[in-house]
Amino acid sequence: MLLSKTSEYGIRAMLHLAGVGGDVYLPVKRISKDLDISFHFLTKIFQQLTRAELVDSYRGPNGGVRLRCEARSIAVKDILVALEGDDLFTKCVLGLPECGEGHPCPLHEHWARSRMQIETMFGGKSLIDLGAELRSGGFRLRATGEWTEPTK
Amino acid sequence: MLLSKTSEYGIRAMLHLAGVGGDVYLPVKRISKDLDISFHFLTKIFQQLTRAELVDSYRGPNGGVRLRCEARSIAVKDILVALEGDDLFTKCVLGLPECGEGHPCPLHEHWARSRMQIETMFGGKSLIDLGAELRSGGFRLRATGEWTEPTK
DNA sequence: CACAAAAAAGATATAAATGTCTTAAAACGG
DNA sequence: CCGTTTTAAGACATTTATATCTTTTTTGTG
Repeated sequence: MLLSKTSEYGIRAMLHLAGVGGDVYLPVKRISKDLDISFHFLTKIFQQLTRAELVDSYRGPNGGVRLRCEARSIAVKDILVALEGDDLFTKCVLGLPECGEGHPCPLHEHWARSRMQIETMFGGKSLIDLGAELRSGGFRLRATGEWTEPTK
Repeated sequence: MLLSKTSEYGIRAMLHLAGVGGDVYLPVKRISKDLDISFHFLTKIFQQLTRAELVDSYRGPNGGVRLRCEARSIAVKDILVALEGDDLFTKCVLGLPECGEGHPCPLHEHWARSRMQIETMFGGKSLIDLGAELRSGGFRLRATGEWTEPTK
């Protein structure tokens, strides 16, 4: 599989936040229900995203998480890097430590191109853009069942 | 990480076989030493590749594994599919089960392009071609240390 | 202040990937 | 037939990823 569950969940949750928009704090509980993701697991993921300063969190009633102002223009790539590091965008596809121009693996050149394309694809659109597309409809962030508009 | 250790090792080992070329059986022990990969783990991987009919195996003295004649023109993609299935080339990048034209995730369209590019990159070159490039020098399949030409 | 809501943090459980070890079966060479 | 080489197969150990549960801390409200 390309991405870990952590990344899949993290990206879906962040896109969900971007889709909801606004400055309101959304409880993780709510997000976990909206997207059908394990609440406790999602909590851990948001703790990472909070430490990475991609989201603000607030405790207590009316608390929750929201996209950090300074991070509204981030891309999916930034979520990935926060959750898993940048291995996908830097490392040799065959796992060879010093793979590079000097000692390339047989796939080095080919993979370099693919990698760049992947980086562009994950880095090309901002969460704002993706959130807007999400609101415009036709897109989906959960497995099955109909969409329930968050109440707050 | 993009690929599992199983895939990394499997691809490296298969490229090694392609680089050696010929009809000779190469013992897994030898390959594991050449590439610095755990012997027992590599054995398991070759058992999968044998069952997938990508390699022939032969027991006893002068035994080992070799590329199957019919599979000389396969690509790295075929190794990947044999070892991990085709999820990487078919599944939604966010893990959504019914992601498609009808109910696309926000990344569906973008990922479809990347995925195709990745498929082309893993499917573009045959093991024969890659083996020839390997023999022509300048390429590397192990982490460090100098290359030791297999004696048989 | 007491209570409830919510994130943070820690502990634990389960499953999957990775790695190692042992035994069995096949093939060959004396 | 016996010993060696090798793959095949199975058992086991370790680590990492995934998932769940409990406790603590913060915050708002009555």
